[in-house]
Amino acid sequence: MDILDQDFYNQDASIVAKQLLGKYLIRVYNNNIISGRIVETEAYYGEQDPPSRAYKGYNNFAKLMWDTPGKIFIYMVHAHWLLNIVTMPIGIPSAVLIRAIEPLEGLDFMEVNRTKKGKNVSNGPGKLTKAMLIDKSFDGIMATNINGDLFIKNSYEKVRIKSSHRIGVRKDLKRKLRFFISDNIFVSK
DNA sequence: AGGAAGATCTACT
DNA sequence: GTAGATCTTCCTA
Repeated sequence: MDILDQDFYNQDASIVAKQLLGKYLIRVYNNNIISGRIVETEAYYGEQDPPSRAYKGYNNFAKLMWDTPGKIFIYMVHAHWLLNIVTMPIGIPSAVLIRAIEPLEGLDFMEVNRTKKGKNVSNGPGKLTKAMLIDKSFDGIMATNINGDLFIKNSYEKVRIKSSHRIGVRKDLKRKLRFFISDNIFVSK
């Protein structure tokens, strides 16, 4: 199983968001593998996209969104770290938010981190980061490094994709930019 | 110093 | 299922 490379992320954010569904998010922690299948994502753009961190133009907080595709971009909302992957060519701000995963390996570990069981382990953007011990220290590293502590592997699985408006945003665009695998219990809500 | 932020938890009906 | 409280950073004034 191969890794997703920089070219994969160097595409429109909504395309990457859709194609990330069914792929594997891998976290290495003290030589242990914690992994999950990505089941829900959202795409965020730049100046034209009100809920985006890049909406108000280039700023220190969101500068990674202008950076190299494939970089991990972490920020905090309401006391939760959210995991994003930068997309599109350098200079064009955009990113994909990973909103939910289905645990594959290391479920025990995740349950301990979350002090929850079942779908509540990882059915939300703040939940999966807590389950996998992902925090600001990963901000700015590449998700394409198979020797790193956090990366995304390819999969050739065909998944049934559904879309909806993004969750929790004040002003959404007309386009539907949330994507999820239909009938998966780890999709949030 | 204040407020906003793309969320989550708990405690109810 | 919904309502309201509350978790923590970073930006702007």
